[in-house]
Amino acid sequence: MAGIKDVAARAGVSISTVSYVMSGKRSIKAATKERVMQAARELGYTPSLNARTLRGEPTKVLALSSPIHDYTDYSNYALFFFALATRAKRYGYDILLLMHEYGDQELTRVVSSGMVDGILLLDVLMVDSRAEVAKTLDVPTVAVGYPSNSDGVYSVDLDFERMGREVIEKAYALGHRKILMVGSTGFAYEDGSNYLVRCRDAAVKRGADLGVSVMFKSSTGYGMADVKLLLDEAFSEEPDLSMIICQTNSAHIQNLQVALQDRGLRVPQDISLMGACTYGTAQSTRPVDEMPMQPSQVCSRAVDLLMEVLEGHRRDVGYVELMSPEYLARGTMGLRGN
Amino acid sequence: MAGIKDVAARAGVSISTVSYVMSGKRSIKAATKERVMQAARELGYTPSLNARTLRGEPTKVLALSSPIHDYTDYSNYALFFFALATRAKRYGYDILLLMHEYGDQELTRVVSSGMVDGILLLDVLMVDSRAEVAKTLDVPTVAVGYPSNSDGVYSVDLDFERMGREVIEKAYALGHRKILMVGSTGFAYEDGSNYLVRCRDAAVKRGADLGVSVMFKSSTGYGMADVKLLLDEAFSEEPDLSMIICQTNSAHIQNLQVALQDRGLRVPQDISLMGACTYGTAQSTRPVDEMPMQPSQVCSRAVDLLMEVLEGHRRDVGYVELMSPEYLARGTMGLRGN
DNA sequence: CTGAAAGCGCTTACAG
DNA sequence: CTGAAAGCGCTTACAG
Repeated sequence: MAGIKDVAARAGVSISTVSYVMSGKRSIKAATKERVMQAARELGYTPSLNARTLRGEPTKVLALSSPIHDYTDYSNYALFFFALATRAKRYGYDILLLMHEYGDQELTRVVSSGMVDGILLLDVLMVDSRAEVAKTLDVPTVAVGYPSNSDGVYSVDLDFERMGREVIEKAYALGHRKILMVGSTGFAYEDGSNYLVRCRDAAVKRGADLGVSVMFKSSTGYGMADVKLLLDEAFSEEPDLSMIICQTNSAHIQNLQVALQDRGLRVPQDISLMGACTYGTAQSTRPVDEMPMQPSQVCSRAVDLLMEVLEGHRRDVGYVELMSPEYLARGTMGLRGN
Repeated sequence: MAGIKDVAARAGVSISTVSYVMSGKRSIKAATKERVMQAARELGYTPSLNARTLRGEPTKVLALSSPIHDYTDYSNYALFFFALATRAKRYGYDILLLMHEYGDQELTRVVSSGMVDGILLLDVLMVDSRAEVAKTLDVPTVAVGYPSNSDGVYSVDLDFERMGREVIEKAYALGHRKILMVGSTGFAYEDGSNYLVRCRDAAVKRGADLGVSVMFKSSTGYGMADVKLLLDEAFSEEPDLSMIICQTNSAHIQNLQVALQDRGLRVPQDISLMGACTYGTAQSTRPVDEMPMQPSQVCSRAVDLLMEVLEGHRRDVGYVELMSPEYLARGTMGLRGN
């Protein structure tokens, strides 16, 4: 590893001259400059980031806190990672990946040891302890998600409460009055996974306002057996269901469609079907109407916001920005049959 | 951010004493030690990693080079990330995520600026330029994959050539003589994605040896329309196909099963079906026989190997370790019908 | 136009 | 049992 001394020796100048040539912060005689550049090139010299950081310069690294819960849908994680990493790179930032169950100490560790300039939070809970920890840290935090204890962080997310309301309004307009909402698996709701809970609760509340009954059932699994069992239970409790909303994924919805067919129910003539909080079903054999997560848009905005803060353009911690959800029609929502 | 000076002042000792208390490299009088610990706790002191690194200590960070190609199957990336991050953490290492199209400069940059102690390569090509770059860098590289220019790196992977051979041997034993192999989408094969190519080529070669015809077709997409078109072409070229091998994913295989059913073909009575290089279809409506990638096992071993190198226990760059693939039976492989 | 030197926050050989 | 000081590789105010 060539250091600044090596370059200086080779070019026959002082180390400060090398430094100034590299940074361009001082005008250097063309000839000298050229000698230095040449030496640096020959030695493959890159200034040590650690030495720079020690002097107080930014590390140009962002911590990405990605909790892993039993209900985490790995298959979609990469979309967020990619969106975040790509956007961050545009600003010259790298991503330090923290995959953990509960990330409080992890965050404290990487910040207090000076490894990162800022923090991105993924998979936020309704009450997220990381948002508390963030208050004690001296780098800004942007949550990709909207915790209710949002006062110590910046938050960017889709407006999942609005999504919940709009799903029900759509259903109502089509004449549906008895709706089944199929939730994700595991302890997502008990833990308080923020978007699932917000969307569900807003849907249930809007249903109550409009006189639409919304029966919620979380999934025990996405396999065929789980799906059938859930449908058996739901229809025995409420035989007049005319619509199903899924907060699940492509594979589950696929299975659900087969299970409905097995029951002799046609979509959308006999029963309407849509996804909410899904990650896209367009690739599926039978895509469904959906209001998807929009990782790319949300993540880009999250990084942009963090940059605004890091560049000193804003200091309004607690700021929350909610983006509008989108409705994608695929023909699986219809008027209530009879 | 409290520094070592603050702690020293608060405890009324010199900074070297604080350092020795933190590291435990010198015996300190119990009372002094306690005062220092107390002060450190009160100030929330964590030694600066940058200062340490500057003195030549390891950064405890590993670079993870994750190329993004047009054919990259995002949905499975997270599995590798998670397996790698989890294993690395066990050794106290964090992961610096590099998501890029071609990562040569990225690797040079993070290494020469002193950000990482080692490198992990994902999604390796048959001839991977990153393996060339690795030779010029002074930290070790472990490829999760097996490039043919493996002399500058350590390689860990499933034995995909063996997988290709075993798939054909299995088919042969069941009487199949005309086989369709459905490949991944995009430029995966042109680019030379190492495992896809190795598995396919070994299968074709073994087929030639045994007198089994293996027709290979890469996918134009995983949607229903693509699948049907591919089947139309394949059957018109070879009406006697009795088996299909898929180097694709769950969603594609799902669609394929529907398409076969539409053609009036039963699995496995009329046609046998299996996946190779897949990421698991157990969750699917109709799981298939498969020889899957095994991210968790391969990634764990890759990290272990990198640690062996970093700890100085081995210095045999170019070492290649291939793990045995596994066969998972789900009842979609049968004797050739007639 | 360029250089000598202080200092960032640590660790560790040297001294007592 | 503990402290003063050198040095890791940089940047930048100070000097010429």
